[in-house]
Amino acid sequence: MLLDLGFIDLDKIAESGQCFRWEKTDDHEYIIPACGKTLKVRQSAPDVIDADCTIDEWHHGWAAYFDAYTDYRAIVASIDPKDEYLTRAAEAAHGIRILKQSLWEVIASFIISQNNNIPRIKTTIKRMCDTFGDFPSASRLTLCDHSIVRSFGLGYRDTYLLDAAIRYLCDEPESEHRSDSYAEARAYYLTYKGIGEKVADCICLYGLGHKEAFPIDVWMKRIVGAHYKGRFPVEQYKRSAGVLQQFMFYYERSSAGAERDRQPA
DNA sequence: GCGCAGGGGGTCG
DNA sequence: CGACCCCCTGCG
Repeated sequence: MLLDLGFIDLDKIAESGQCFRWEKTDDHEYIIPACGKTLKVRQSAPDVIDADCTIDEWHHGWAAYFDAYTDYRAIVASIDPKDEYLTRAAEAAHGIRILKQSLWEVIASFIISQNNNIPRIKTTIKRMCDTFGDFPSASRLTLCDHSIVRSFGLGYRDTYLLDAAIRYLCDEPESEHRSDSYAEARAYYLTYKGIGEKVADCICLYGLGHKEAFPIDVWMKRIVGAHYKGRFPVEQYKRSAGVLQQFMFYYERSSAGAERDRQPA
């Protein structure tokens, strides 16, 4: 089924560091596991994807996953034209959307991501999913033997993950926090052991869809230091700061990669 | 090819 | 502010 979203680039999303389980099957083609289902999807033209699902399946699941009801062109248009760096970043990152992944998967994935590199994050998550046949639920993890969890190679993060699973289960009736404000949700997740400000913001942004969340990692610290005198004007972009963060993160990393790969003259 | 530093989308004490 | 588990990468 062809879907013209007006703003989508699968390759860039796959490299944007917000999802760790997309499987590239061919040029511009991916198998995407989410919410217990999988979607085969291909970039068929700029801003257009070909999704292997029915219109019903799209509207009742995948549309929300791809954040299809948010106008990303409007977000780009709202960028201060005097901000040259952000303008360039948004142009380079054209097509990146903020995925709405399942809350528990986001919590677990970003706990694993701390002080870690993306290749290892992906392999450890894959080991987990291969063991259980899918991304393990919180209860599944709490019920299995600790040695199983050890075998995923998470290092010291495994106790954080198990603690989070227990907290998530105990608080489950409230833990969706769908109605909470960004500030409330952030404060709640900060009470988890192993979740600091950066991961809490990732959970708010990727798991709960709070677009004002602005996760600051080492890359963003560099960017904000170099281009914003150490402080990004989040208040100016209440409805989109997290999206812009994603644009800048992608832009900085891809240009750094291009720099590295450049052949010496 | 293989061993060996170095460092990684941070967080805790 | 230093330590942190362990894998991945790059270099010898």
